[in-house]
Amino acid sequence: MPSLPDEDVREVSGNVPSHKDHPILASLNPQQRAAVVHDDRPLLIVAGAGTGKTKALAHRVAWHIAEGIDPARILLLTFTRRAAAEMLRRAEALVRSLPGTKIASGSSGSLRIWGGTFHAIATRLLRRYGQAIGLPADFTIHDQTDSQDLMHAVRTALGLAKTEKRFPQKATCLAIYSRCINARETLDDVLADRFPWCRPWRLELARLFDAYVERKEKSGVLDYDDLLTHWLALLEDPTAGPHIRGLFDRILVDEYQDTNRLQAEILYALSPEGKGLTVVGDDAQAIYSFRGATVENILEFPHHYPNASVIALEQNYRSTQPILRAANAIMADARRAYPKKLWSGRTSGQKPVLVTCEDEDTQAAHVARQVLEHREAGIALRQQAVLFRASHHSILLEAELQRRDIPFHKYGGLKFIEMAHVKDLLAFLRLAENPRDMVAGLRVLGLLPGIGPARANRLMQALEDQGDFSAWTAIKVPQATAELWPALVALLQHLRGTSEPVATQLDRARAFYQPLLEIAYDNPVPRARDLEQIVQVGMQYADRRTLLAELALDPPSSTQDLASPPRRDDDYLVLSTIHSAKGLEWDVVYVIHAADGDIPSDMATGSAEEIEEERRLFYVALTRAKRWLYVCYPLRYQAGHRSTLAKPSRFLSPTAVACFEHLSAACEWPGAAPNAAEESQARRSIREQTRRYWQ
DNA sequence: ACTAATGTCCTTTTT
DNA sequence: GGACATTAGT
Repeated sequence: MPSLPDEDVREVSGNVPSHKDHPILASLNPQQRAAVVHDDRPLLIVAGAGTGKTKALAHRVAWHIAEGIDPARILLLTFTRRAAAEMLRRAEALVRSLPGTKIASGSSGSLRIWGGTFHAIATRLLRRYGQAIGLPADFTIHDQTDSQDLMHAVRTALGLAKTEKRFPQKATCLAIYSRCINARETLDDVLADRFPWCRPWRLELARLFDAYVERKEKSGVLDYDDLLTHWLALLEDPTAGPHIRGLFDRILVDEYQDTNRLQAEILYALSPEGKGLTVVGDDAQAIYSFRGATVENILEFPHHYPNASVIALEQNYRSTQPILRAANAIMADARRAYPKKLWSGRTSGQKPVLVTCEDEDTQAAHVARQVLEHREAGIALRQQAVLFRASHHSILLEAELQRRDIPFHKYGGLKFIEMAHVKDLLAFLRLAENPRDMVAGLRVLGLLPGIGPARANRLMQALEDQGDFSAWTAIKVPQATAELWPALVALLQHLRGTSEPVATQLDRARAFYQPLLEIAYDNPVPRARDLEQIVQVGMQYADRRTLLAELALDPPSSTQDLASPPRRDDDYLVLSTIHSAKGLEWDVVYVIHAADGDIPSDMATGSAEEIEEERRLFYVALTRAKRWLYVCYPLRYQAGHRSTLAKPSRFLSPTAVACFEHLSAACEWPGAAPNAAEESQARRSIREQTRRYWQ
């Protein structure tokens, strides 16, 4: 008797009665349907780019609820909060559309699903159950910059800052530390594989990390890595562990290819048998190994859970076939663990265009012009996106867009929240929230004239010994500090005890900080405006603790999200790093700076693995496009008064290039655009005339 | 002890 | 070209 593929058997004879006509399943293809109705055994969905992965996941959530699972017992782990919100929105719409379904909903009307990033969920759980493993209730969270600052403080305290040969920088130290934690690798392995130049410092680094961990504990702070390790510790705790495991009937994980070892261990601990566990991912889109992520998690899933099923989604609903062909050509040389043959039903469509630009200015001008052309043709700005490898790649384009009055939002790169003056303001609140938070304290104290690192450290020690800000009322401070000192102590004492709205608290801190800002920076006006924005942002949060945690875990990703009032109907062009474009799609996509050295980045060509990740990054960029795709690179780069020649990305192999139409963009010229032949003729005649002088 | 100034390294992606 | 570390000066 011929055997049928597992999925088919299960669909017919599974524990769910015939549901071909079920409204949740109506719009799904057979593979998606199999994934949605799969029972509570572990499931891996291998979903290629644009194959309706979000749709499948949202439908599966809705399906669970229709099955009678309590939404509050569903855990949905995503890569960004934005992704979680989108997924929940879709699931909720589906559930509401079901006749006779009433949703157990909170006052906000939304499903009470546990949705968010690993880090956000960890925070929620640790706030609620952290005391089981001895975590203080008022812990504060360090973002990457804070963690680096603390690493720096500890490094200085240990005397490692002034060694004969130069000790690794704070950022490097943190990167090594974080790699050990997230990838679960020993210091020796990490040093050997990724930081060979730091190997002579192995012993000092070990000492530094010990002190760093101890300092974090004393300060009552958690860094990003701690959120994960403490979640895992909670699960391994004999009393808390079973309780946490008992909270969830279904666990769904998006973007599984970009999770790291530590996150996989959390899942193992959360669901040892894989009961109710669904993970979705695409090994061809793994682009976060620099953060410790590994595709091994996907590859090992079926081995770790022997009764796991694997379902592949291969029909692409996003892109036209010509775009898909180009993207597939880029990936043709890559090793693929789960071979997928993506195909599209949309066979017609314009060939993607490879645009060779004279220089960077030409590239910016060309993209701006093309964007307007598409808008004229009826494609809104919001349906168009410009993607690039590094944040600074868009600077020239931003200027050009500003000049032409084209509105845009930029995602990725330096965040609003990372700017020095914003961090300053928030440090006041964080210190009030947790007086032991040394990084926040040193930051606040350092703002005052007359206080440098040495005195700030002593003041923090005094504060730690006494436990509250009254430790600072009697202390003697330098002449230069004396004037402001009482006001600072009063401010902190007030903030510490108050329960007034967090926006009011921010405003008090701002009032104190304003004069200091004017002294410290030569452009205080725009910075002061930023601070007012932060006060506005504060209105959206229930309390100080929530504000601080949310801003540390999921800061507003677009500067413009904050800078302009939320007018939903605004039309704007999207500018984004490729990393931040993950999971999104647009009608028109422009990939700029597709020159070798930018894609792949020169910073990431050290090993074959790194280069492969850059290839996948390029693939992710191309597969964001639905209907039009432009890949641009400048021929000349201006470096000082010298210009260097660039080559197109090495990923644009002859086979790949054949999938593109070709276009040369020259300097923009009023009137007729000069074509290549005309121009070379003009230059030939100049050359001939010049030569007469010496012939 | 703190601030200002000069010299040297690194230059990416993000929870 | 900007961050960072060390050095000299107040």
